[in-house]
Amino acid sequence: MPSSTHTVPAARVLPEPADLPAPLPEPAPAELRLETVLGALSDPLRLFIVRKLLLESERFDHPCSWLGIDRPKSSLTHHYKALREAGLIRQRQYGLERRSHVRVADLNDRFPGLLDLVAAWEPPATP
Amino acid sequence: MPSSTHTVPAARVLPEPADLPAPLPEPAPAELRLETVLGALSDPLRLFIVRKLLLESERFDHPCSWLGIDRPKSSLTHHYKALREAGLIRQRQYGLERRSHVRVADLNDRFPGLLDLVAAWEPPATP
DNA sequence: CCTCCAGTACGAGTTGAGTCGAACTTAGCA
DNA sequence: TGCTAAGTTCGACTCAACTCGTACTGGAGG
Repeated sequence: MPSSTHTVPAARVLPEPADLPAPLPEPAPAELRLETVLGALSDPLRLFIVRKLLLESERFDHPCSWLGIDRPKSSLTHHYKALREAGLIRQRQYGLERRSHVRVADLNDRFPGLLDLVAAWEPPATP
Repeated sequence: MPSSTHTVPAARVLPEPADLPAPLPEPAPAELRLETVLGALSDPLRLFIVRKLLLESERFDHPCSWLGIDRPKSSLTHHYKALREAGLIRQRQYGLERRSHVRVADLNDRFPGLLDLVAAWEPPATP
């Protein structure tokens, strides 16, 4: 069992103040499809996004601009939407900002070990 | 290892000695890229191929026709080549047949847990 | 030699995804 | 009221990938 030692923090989810904005439309945990999730992660930029959200910010939602990716906003919107529709991230609207975090609990439950692979990934260069 | 408790018909044992045909060109273990591997597995047909090779025949090579997939030969060649170039399978030429098996050791070493996800996958329908 | 067969190679058609500019929407704030 | 900024939406372009028919190669067996 290679993925028995999880380096990814399990559901260290934030103490939700319960007045959070509702998440944007996303697939339910039972609807997550492995081939869709893998396809979403096959893009290096999206893999970078998920890994950064996973490693550096499990506790907080972060706006799209937080990642510091030098791409047009419309490109980032495209990738965030792809990640959300694949079920990898959850997005909430905070005023003008749309903050995202990885659905760690759902993904660990449905695809155990997957996030460990993402966390262990080494980006080839600066995307 | 998902198929460690797997009984295999002894009649289909291949000549194991060191006079195996050389594998077709494939990436070295250190060259395996997670995003490439995930992209190769994001196609349902390829995911089906890898899973079937993994679950039903990890010890033996199998010709392309063994899977019983109802697709044109040129399509199958396309997907087998994609899997080989991504580093997921190894292919050897036996006379007219080209037999394939999953690179279990390499993949478990480089991406531990990945093949468990493949083995646990449930295909949506008949591809 | 010739035929058969597994699989490849090549090319065309089609689709889908990534990239991005430009215009738009909306919240916060002066 | 109007400005600013975060992010979306739309459309267009490019390019890669999937599909598949057809022609081809190369070994096995007559």
